[in-house]
Amino acid sequence: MIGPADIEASTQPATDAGLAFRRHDHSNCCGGLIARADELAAERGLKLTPVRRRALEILLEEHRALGAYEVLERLAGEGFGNKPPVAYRALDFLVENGMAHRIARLNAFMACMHPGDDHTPMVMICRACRSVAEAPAEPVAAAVAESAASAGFAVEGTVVEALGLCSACRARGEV
Amino acid sequence: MIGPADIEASTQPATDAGLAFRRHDHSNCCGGLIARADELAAERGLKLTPVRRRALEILLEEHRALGAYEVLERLAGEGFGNKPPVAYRALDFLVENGMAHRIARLNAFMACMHPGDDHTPMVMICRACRSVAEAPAEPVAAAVAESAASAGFAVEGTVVEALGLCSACRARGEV
DNA sequence: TCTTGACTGTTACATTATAACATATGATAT
DNA sequence: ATATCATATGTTATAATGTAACAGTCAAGA
Repeated sequence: MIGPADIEASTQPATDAGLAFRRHDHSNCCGGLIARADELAAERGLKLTPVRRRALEILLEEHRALGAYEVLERLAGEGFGNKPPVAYRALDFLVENGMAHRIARLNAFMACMHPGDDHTPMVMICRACRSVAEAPAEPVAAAVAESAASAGFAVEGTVVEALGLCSACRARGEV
Repeated sequence: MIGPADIEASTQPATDAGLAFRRHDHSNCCGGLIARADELAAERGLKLTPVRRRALEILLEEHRALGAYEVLERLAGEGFGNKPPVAYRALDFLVENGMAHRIARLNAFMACMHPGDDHTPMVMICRACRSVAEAPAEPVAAAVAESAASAGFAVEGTVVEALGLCSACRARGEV
C-alpha cells in the first residue's frame, strides 16, 4: 500500500508548496487518514475527541514533523486550551494509538501515513530541508529483534530514525 | 570482541552493586576504555582534555545512561564549570568522536563500550530497571540503509533504540 | 613575541515536558 | 430522571533539557 509516490510526497516540506504536493491530492490524503482514524477509534472503542482529532488534522495538514508547542499554538488559536498539557495529551493519545509518531531525535511529532497497519515505524530525517518521511521497516524491526534476542532482551517497541539527505535535496545538489 | 558477558554486564544498573559487577572487573573495564580513548585521541589528533576525559570517566563509572545535568553536577563538584554548556560540550565531543552515545529516547548519554570500531550503535533500554546496553547493529544498519536507499534517501547516521525488558528483569519475573 | 585557534567558562535565555489539581462531560446503574 | 463514576479537558506552576553569544585562557606556530 505504500509506494514510492507516498514516500516522495512525504519527503517534501509543506512550505515548499509548489513542489510539495505535486504528487498527491493533499486534501484527499488528509481526509482519508482522518476517516481511517475514525474507523480505528470505532473499532477499538477509542474516543477521537475534538482536540485529538484536530491535533491529528494539524499534523496531517502540515505534512511534516511539528513540535508540541507548534501544535499547541494552533489548537489554542482555534479555541482549545493553550497550556502545554493540552497538546501533549492529544499527541500522546495519537502516538499510543498508532495515529502519529514521535520523532525522538527532533522532539517532534508527525502523522502516521498508514495507521492501523501494525508497524514499527522507521523515519528518515533530512538535515537539509528538515522534512521527515516514513519508510517500510519490517526488515529493520526483524534485525533489531534478532540482535536484542541474542542478548536476552525482549523488545516491546523501537525507535529507528535515519539522518541524512532526502532525494529531493540530493537532486537539488545539496552536499 | 563483544561477547555475551559484555552485554550482560552493561545491562545491570550501577546501583545494584552486588549483582552489577559480578561478571566483570569494573575498574579494569573503565581503565581499559580510558586508555583506548587516549589512543584514539592520539591517532586522530583529538584533544582529550581534562573535562572531556573526566566526563568520559563519569559515564564509565556509572555504567548507565546519565543526563547531561547529572554529568554536570559531578563535573562541577570536581572543580570544573557548573554551567550547562560545560557538560554539553564535553558530551558532544565524546559523541562526535565515538566515545559515547546519545540516547535520544532518554535525552541521556552513555559511554561507548567499543570506541573506535566504526559502528552504528543500537541500544536496548530496559523499562523496568532503566539500564541501557549496546548491542551489535550491523544487520540493523544494513536494513536501515536498504530501506532508505529505495526511497532515494542517503543515510548519514542512525538512531536505533529498542525499548523493552532486559534479561535480568525478565529473570527476576518482571512483566 | 605575537598572533591564532581551540578550549573553557559565564550570562542569559529558549525549548521541551510534567505533576497536581479543578472543572466539565458522558455513560451507567439505580 | 438522577446520582455516580470514569474519562477528558483545562489551569497553575515548575521541572528538565538545551543553546546562543561573548569573555577569558592557554598552548603552538609564525
